[in-house]
Amino acid sequence: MSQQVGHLAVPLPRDFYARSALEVAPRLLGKVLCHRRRGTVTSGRIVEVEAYMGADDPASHAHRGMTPRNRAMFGPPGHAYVYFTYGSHWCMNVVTDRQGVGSGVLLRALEPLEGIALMRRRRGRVEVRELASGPGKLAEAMGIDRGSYGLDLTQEPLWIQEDAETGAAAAWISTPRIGIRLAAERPYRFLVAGSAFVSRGRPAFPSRTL
DNA sequence: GTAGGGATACACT
DNA sequence: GTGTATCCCTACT
Repeated sequence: MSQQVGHLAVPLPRDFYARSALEVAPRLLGKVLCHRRRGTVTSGRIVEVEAYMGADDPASHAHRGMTPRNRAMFGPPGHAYVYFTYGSHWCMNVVTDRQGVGSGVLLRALEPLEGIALMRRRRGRVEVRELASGPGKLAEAMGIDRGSYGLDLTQEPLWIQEDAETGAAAAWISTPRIGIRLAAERPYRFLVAGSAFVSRGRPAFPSRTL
């Protein structure tokens, strides 16, 4: 509860994001997403992500080229692409690769670390495990919405940093992406093996998932 | 399993 | 301009 992890902002450098979404995605696992709003920091360990490629990925918003909505995806790496969907939910992506490619990584689930009381206020009275166990829940718990569109993740108020505690890279597994029809067979979803905080309820283990 | 919600993109006048 | 199919979801039954 009294952790100080997110208060000392040491954001990952832009280089981290300036490569393929398939390289960035697994490397985001175990990193910590932080958001400071009105002086209060909420943060959580990233435990589930999905890679979305550019023009050659039919499931990506970037597939049919740049539009007013997906503009940020085609901008420089290390920025936030936030979109609204299903009439009620915000989802956050991290822009990857070179400017103009239009690829990114969807943040799908966090293990809450700091600001859990605030996350609860935003989400309603739910189990910690369910505060951010899905892309819409994650955005709601972290206070991410249209105001976060295009923010530079290498600085406050929204950034990603190393986990001061675990440090080491997390063991991960990959599975097909969720909630898409096209290119559904591609194993572009990455999870921290055995994490209880991923979406779809159950912890996933390599033996049962692959 | 499915209701709900609203923005978006694209086909058409 | 209008019509409508779709959507990287969640919460509920």
